[in-house]
Amino acid sequence: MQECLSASEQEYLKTVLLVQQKTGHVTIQALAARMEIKPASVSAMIRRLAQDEDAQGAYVMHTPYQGVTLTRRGEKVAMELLRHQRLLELFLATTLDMSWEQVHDEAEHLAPFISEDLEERIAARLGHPARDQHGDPIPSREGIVDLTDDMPLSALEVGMQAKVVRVPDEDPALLRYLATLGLIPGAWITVEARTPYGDILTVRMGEATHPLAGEVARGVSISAMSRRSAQASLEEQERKHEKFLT
Amino acid sequence: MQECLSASEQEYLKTVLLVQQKTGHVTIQALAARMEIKPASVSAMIRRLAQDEDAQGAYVMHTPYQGVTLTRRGEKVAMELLRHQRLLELFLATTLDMSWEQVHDEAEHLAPFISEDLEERIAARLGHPARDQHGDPIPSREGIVDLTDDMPLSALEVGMQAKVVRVPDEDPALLRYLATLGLIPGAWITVEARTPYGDILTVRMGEATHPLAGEVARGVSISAMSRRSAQASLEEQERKHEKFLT
DNA sequence: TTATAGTATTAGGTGAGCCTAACTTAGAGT
DNA sequence: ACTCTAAGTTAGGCTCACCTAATACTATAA
Ligand SMILES: [Mn+2]
Ligand SMILES: [Mn+2]
Ligand SMILES: [Mn+2]
Ligand SMILES: [Mn+2]
Repeated sequence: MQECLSASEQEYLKTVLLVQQKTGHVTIQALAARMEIKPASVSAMIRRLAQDEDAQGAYVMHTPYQGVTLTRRGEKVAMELLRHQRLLELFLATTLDMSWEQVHDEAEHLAPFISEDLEERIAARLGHPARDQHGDPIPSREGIVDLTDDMPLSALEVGMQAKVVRVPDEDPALLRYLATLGLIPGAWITVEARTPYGDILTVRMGEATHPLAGEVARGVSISAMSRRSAQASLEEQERKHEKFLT
Repeated sequence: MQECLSASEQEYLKTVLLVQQKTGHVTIQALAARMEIKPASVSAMIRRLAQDEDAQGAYVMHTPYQGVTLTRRGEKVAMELLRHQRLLELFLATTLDMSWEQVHDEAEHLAPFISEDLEERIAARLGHPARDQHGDPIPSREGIVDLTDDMPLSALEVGMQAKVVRVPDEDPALLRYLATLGLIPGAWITVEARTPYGDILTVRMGEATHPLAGEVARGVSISAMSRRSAQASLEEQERKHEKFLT
C-alpha cells in the first residue's frame, strides 16, 4: 500500500493534476512547458507512469498523440504531494514569517522529502487547516479535496457579490499586486461592470473599485455559497441593523 | 563562491568530518561502513572530491591506500550541512515535539534541501543556539565550531566533577537509556570509581550512582571549564551557603 | 623473507533522469 | 485528397550514484 515513487515521479503526477485542473486537457507539451523539461523526456516518463509493472495499477492513462489522465492511484500520489506542499507553505508562512513567494519555492523543494509523521505534526500544529494562505485547498490524508463550493470570480454576474476564497500563487508579482488591491482570501468582492470588449471586469472591494483582466479573474476563486446579488446583500445589512436596534 | 554540490557529495564530506572527529583517521572502509555504501563506490566518489576541476581547490586530500583528509573547502561544506542538520533537529524537537531519535532521521533527510534563508530563519527563531538538544555543537554560518572546551567524560579522573555538555545521538536506544539515568546535557556528574579491568566507570549524578561502559563514557562530552575535584565542589557549596547566611 | 588477510582500486555494468536529433503522426488549410 | 506544421515519439547519448567482480596494494604473521 505504501507508494514509493521518486521525487521526480511525484512531481510529474502533481503537474498532471494541476494542468488538468487548469486547462481540462493534459498534453505532453503542457507538462513540458510547466516543468521546463523537454517533451522527449516527459514522453518517456509518462510512458513509465502509464505502465503497470507491479500489478498494482498504473499512475496515468496515456493515449499516444492524445492526452494524459490520472488514474485514482496517480491522483492519490499527486494529492499527497500537494498536501505536503500546502501544509509546508502555511507552516513556513505562519511559523517563520516567510513571504508568500518564498514560501512557495521552499515548500515545493521540501514537499517530497518530509515524512508522514512530520506532515501529521505540522497539520496538527496548524489545526488541520482546509486551505493554505492563498486559499489553495489542502487535500485530506486520503487524497480527497472538495472543490464543489469553489467557482471562478470570472463567472460572477454583474451586480453579484461573493467572498474570495483563493488567489493564484504561481506568480509572486501578481500575488503582491492583488494584495495591494486587498484582493485576498476572505475579502468580499462585488462585480460592478464587465466590458463587452477587452475582457475586463470592474470589481468593488469596500470603497475602492478596480479593473481586473479576465485572465486574472479566471484565476481567482470565490465561494459559490457566498454568492448573492448586491441588493440581497444590502437587505441583509438592513436586517442586521434592525436586529441590532431591537 | 557559492558551492553547488549534490546532496550525496555533501553527505560524503559530512561523513569524512564525523569519522575524522571520532577515530582520528578516515579510511575508505570506515566511510563505506558508516554510509552503508560499498567501498568501490566510496573510492570513486572520494577520487572526484579530491579533484580540482573548477580550479577552486579540491574538497578532500586523498593518498591512495592511506587516508582521506578534508581541505578547508571541504570542511566548510561539511560544517554547513551539519549546521542545517542540527538546527533542524533542534527546531523539530522544540517546535513540533518530535522525539530525539525521530528528529535525527528527519533532519538528516531534509538538511541538504533547505535554503540558506530558511536556515537563517530557523536559527533566528531558536535564538542562534550554539548546540542542539544532544549538545552537538552547531557550526557558525562561516563553518566554524569551537570545541576546545569539550572533553570526553572518560578523561575525567576519579573524584572529579564536571558538567555534561553532549551525549552521543546516533543510537536512539542508548539515548533513551542515558536519559533514564539523568545523563543529559546540563547534568553534573562525578566520577566515583574506575575498574582496573573491564573498562567501567562508576559515576554519580545527584544521589544515584551508575556503572558506565568505557565505550559509552568516551561518547559523552563534558565541559573542560567545569572540571573540578569533588572536594573543590563541596567547598564551593560551602562558600555559597555562607554567603547566603550573611 | 615471503605468504596471506584485509583493504583499496579499477573495470565494467545498471537505472534514473535528463538531453539532442531524427522520425512519425494528427489535424488544419488549400 | 494532399500538404504542411505542430505535437509527439523514438533512438541514442550523457551524468550521477550506485553495484559486482577482478585486481592491486599494504601490513602483518609465519
Ligand atoms: Mn504525506
Ligand atoms: Mn499556495
Ligand atoms: Mn546553509
Ligand atoms: Mn544531534
